[in-house]
Amino acid sequence: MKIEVAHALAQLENEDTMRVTINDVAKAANVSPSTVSRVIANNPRIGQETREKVFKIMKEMNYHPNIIARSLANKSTRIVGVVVPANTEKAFQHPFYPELLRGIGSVATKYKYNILLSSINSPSEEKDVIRELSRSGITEGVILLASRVNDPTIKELKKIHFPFVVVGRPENEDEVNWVDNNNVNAGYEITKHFIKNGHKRIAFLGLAPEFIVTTDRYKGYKKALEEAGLGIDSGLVLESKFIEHTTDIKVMKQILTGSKRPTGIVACDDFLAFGAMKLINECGLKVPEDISVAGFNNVPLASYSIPPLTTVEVNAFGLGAKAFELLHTSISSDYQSFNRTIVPTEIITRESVQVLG
Amino acid sequence: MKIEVAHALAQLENEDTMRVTINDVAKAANVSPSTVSRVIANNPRIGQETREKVFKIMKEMNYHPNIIARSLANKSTRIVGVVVPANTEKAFQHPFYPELLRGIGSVATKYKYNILLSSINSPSEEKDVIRELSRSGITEGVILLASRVNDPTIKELKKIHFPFVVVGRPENEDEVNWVDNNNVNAGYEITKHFIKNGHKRIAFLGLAPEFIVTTDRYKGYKKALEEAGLGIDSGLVLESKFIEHTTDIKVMKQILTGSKRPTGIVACDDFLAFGAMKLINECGLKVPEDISVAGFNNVPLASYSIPPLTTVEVNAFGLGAKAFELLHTSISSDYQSFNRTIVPTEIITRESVQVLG
DNA sequence: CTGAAAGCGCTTACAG
DNA sequence: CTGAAAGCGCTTACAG
Repeated sequence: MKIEVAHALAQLENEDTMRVTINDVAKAANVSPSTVSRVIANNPRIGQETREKVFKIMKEMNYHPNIIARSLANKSTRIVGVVVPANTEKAFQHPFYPELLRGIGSVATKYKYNILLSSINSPSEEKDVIRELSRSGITEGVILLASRVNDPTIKELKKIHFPFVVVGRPENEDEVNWVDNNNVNAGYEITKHFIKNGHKRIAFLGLAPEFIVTTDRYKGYKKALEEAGLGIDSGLVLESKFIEHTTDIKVMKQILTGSKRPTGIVACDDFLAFGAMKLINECGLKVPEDISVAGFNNVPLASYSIPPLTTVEVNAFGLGAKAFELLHTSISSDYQSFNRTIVPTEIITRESVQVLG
Repeated sequence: MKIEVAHALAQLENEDTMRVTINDVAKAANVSPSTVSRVIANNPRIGQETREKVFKIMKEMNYHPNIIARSLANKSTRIVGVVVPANTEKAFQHPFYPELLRGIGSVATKYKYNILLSSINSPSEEKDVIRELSRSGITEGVILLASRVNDPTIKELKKIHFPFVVVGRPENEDEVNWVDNNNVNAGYEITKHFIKNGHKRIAFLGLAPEFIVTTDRYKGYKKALEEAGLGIDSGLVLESKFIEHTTDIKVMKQILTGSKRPTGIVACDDFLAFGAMKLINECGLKVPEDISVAGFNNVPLASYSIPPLTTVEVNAFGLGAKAFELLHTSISSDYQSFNRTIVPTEIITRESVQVLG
C-alpha cells in the first residue's frame, strides 16, 4: 500500500517534470522544429504571424529551451570557470575573493554568461580541475588566480589555445592575459604617504617571496625610501605569509619594544595591520600616537577598527570585472592576443597614520 | 599579408583545438564507440584486454569526454545552482557568504558536483534567474538564501518538483528542505552568558523584522531575560538592518550617554558589534569596563578587535556543507520528502564581555 | 518564408 | 563480450 502510493507519486512527479521540447511546441503550432528554433533565435526570416503564433504556444506550454542541447549543437555554453580553494586553504576567507567573484559575476551577467565555481580541497587538485574544465567542453574560458596557478597549467592552456585570464601579474607576463593593480606603485604611494607625514623609520610587514603581490609592494616601498634618501633597515622588513593573520609575534614585539622602533608600519594586508595594531596595544603603545599603521585592501572592517585604518583600496570588484571582460574578448576573438589591464589603486586616508613633528 | 598570417594562425588554432571524440578513439582502437563509452563508464562487461587497449589509446590521443554531450544523453549535469547578489546589495560582502559557498563547494566536490554561480544585479532578477536555472536543464537543483527568496519562487519550484534547499529557516518551514542554526537558542544562550556574568540591563541591537534570523535571535534574548526575571526594556531593543554596518547613531549615542545605559549589548552581527564598540569609544566609554558587547557570526576579524569580541560561531561552512548534502539527497531520491537540518552554534568567549560585581 | 535532414558527442536498450 | 542503431533536444546549411 505504502509502496503503491509512493509509486503513484513518482509517476505524478515524472509527468509534471517531463520537459516540453521544441518538437512538442512545433507540433502544437503546426510548424517544424526548425521554425520554432528560429523564432527562439529571433531569426528575421520568420514571418510575423508565424512568430507570434509560436511565441503564444511557447508561453502556453511553458516552454524553456534546453541549454544543454543548445550548447551541444552550438558549441557554446556561455559558462566560464573559476577555481576557488575550499577546505585546506584559508585564502578564500579573505574579503578580497568574494569581491573579486562579485566583480566577475556582475559583468558575466551582463554578457549573459554564468560562472562555474569549481572547488578544490587541496592545491594539488587544481591542475586536474582546470584540465577538466578546459577539456570537457563545459566551459569556454577560465579565470585563474596568479597566486595559486602554476606554470605547467598555464603552458597547457596555452598549448590547446584555451581562453584564460590570470588575476594578478604572473611570472611570464607577456604571454598571458592578466589583470592586476600596479602594486609597486601602490607600495610606493603608501610609503610616500608616511614620508610626507614626517616618518623616517618605516617598517614593512608581510613580505612573502612566493607571492609577487608582496614583493611588488616591497619594491615600491624601497623605491620611496631611497628617493627620500632614507636607507633600508633590513631589520624593519618583516617576512610573513601574506594571508596569514599572525606574523612572528616575538620578533615583532622585540621590534616594537626596542629602542630603534619604527614610527610607522606599512602592512601588506589589512589583516596584518590589525594584527600589528593589536600587538602594539599589548606592548602598551598606542596607534597612531606611538606608531602609525597602514594596510592594503580596504576590507569592510577597516573603517571600524580603533583607530580607523588607513589603507589602499585595490578595487577587487574592478579586478574581477576587468578579468571577465578580458576573458570575454579572448573567447570572442578569432585571433589570439595577450592583453593586460591595470586597475588603479587609491589611498584611503583614515586615522591610523599620524602626522609627525 | 597581415591577414594571411592571421588566417593561418586561426587555422592552426582550429586544428589544435579540434576535439578528439569518442568516434576518433573508437576508430583508432578498432572498436565501436559503444565500447569506448563502456570502458569510460567502467562497465564490467568489457573484456580486460579491450579495456586496456582503449585506455591506452585514450591517453595517447589525450581524449576527454565531452560533458555536454554526456549530459544530454544522460540527463544529468552534476551541476547545482547558487544565486548570489552582485552589484547593488552589499550582503555578499559579509564573510558569512564566502564561508557558506566554501561549505557548499567542499562537499559538492566530494560528490563530483560543480556549482553554477548566477549573479544578479538586482533582487528583481532573482525570480527569473532561478526559473532559468531550473527550467533550462543546466542545473539539477538549487540552493536558495532564505533572506532573499520570495514565496512565489518557492511555490514554482515545488510545483515542477525541482530539487532545492533553503539556507535559513523559511516561513513555510514544513514544506521545504532547509538548513539553519537554532537561532532562538543561540540568542538565548548568548543572553544567558551576559546574565550569568551579572548583567541586568542588556540591550539588543539589530532587530530587523524582515529577517527571520534577527527575530529568532530576539526571541531567545527575550526568553532569557524573562527566565531570569528581568523585564524587557523596549528602549533597549534597537532595530537596524541586519547587514547594515551603521545603526541609528544618534539614538545609540543617546542610550550610551543616558543615565539608564545598559551594561551589555547583544548585537545580531559582529559588524554591528564593531560599530557599537566604536560608538562606545567615541562616547568616552570603554569596552568591556563600561559596557560589554557580543556579536554573532565570528567573522575572521572578531579575534583582532580591541578587545577581542565575544561572539557566536554559526558555522557558515557547516551550513553550506549540510545544504549541499540535503540537496543531493533530494536530487538522488525518487521520493519527495521535506528535511531540515540544524547546525549547532557555539559561544566563543573572548574579552569583550565583562564579569560584573 | 519554411521544412527535411544531418549533425553536435555522447549513452544505452536491443541483438547477437 | 561487442556492435549497430536510436535517441537526448537542439541548430543550421541546403532546398524549395
